[in-house]
Amino acid sequence: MTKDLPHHHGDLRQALIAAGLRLLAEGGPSALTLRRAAALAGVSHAAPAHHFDGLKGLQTAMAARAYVQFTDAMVLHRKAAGADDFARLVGVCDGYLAFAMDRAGLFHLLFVSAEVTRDDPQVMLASQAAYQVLRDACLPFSQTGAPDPQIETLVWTMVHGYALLGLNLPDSPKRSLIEIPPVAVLLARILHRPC
Amino acid sequence: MTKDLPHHHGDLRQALIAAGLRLLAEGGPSALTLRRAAALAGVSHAAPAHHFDGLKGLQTAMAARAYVQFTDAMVLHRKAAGADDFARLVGVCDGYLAFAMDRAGLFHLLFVSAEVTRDDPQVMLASQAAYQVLRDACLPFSQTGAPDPQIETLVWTMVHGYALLGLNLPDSPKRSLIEIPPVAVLLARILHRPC
DNA sequence: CATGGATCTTGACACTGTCAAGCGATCCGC
DNA sequence: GCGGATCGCTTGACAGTGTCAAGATCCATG
Repeated sequence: MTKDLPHHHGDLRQALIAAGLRLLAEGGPSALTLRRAAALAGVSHAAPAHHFDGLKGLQTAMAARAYVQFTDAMVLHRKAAGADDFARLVGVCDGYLAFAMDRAGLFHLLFVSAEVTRDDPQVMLASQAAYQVLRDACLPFSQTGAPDPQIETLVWTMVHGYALLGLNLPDSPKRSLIEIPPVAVLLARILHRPC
Repeated sequence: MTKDLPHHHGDLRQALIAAGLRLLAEGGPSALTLRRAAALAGVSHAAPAHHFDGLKGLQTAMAARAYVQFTDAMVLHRKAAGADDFARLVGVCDGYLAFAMDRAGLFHLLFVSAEVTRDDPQVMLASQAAYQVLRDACLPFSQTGAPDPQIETLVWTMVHGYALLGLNLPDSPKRSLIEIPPVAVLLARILHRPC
């Protein structure tokens, strides 16, 4: 009459994060629920409370993990872009936009959801690492050699707005309003480059 | 034994929208609830279903109304900015950012919330009117005299990203990462102006 | 072996959106 | 004038949700 499952799950915290990420990926933000995550991890509905501070805590932990995937996406696209400085920056931005499009649920978690404690130490660390990729890609375009806040902020806000307005989506409704230039063209203009 | 209130509310739809806007302004997105809006309008919890397609419908109607306030904010700041073309564009962007900061709940509704049907005819109309203010302010900077999609998209994405990253907030946590330039400086750079 | 703490379950509560059924008032055709 | 028909709203119910309290179970430590 012994249960198959031991009472201890072993690593329930990680299992819940994984379950949450899966729910988010498969069903969007509204599918992510504490009770569903618990069920998917094979545990009772109140178990998560012992590992996270409510749903907000779970999503915060998920965000910290998602940030490294976000960073990876930017690095990956940068590597595929070659050695030229401008091509590398375009690659980083492409990674930014590809992540926003392909993993919209995670992107929503990182930058949109109000259910994330953004001053969480883990989240701050992971987000700064992501931001550093973008900063590094901007550095070659500084006149002084030192990091240029203007360029960084301009590139950052532009690509972020681009993603959140959905301009990277192939079927963006904005296309009826305006011919949307690719992000590389906008970058060239920011950096005073001949296009 | 007659009730004070007539059975017909008169204009329940508008009353519910007003109640929703009030809830959103006072308690943030999580305070906006169909049942609470109904209670605030003095009707039963199921009454809204006869006027809106669920909570999503109410928020969509609220968004349509909020867009005109958004447009007003941009126009107001533009008027206060004087006659110079560049000052007018900065004014429009300041209005954009002021709205995002002062009425964060409405801004969230317009651009963030997944609970808004963005291809709703009313919403599309109102949003295009808002966008037109920004387009018009960009027009003087086109080389050709015709609207320039590059400039428009660049300004739009930049100011939008600026708002959503919270860089307009006086206590933005991003300030620990970077010295954040004011939006006017970024605009000057986009438009190839001497700052 | 006993004790205690960590881990998880069970059960309950208030709240949410949504649906079905019914009541009341207004309106339209006759 | 008047009898359905229809619209507006209420009542009641249901499945979900997050969260809390109390208890059961397992593991480590004395």
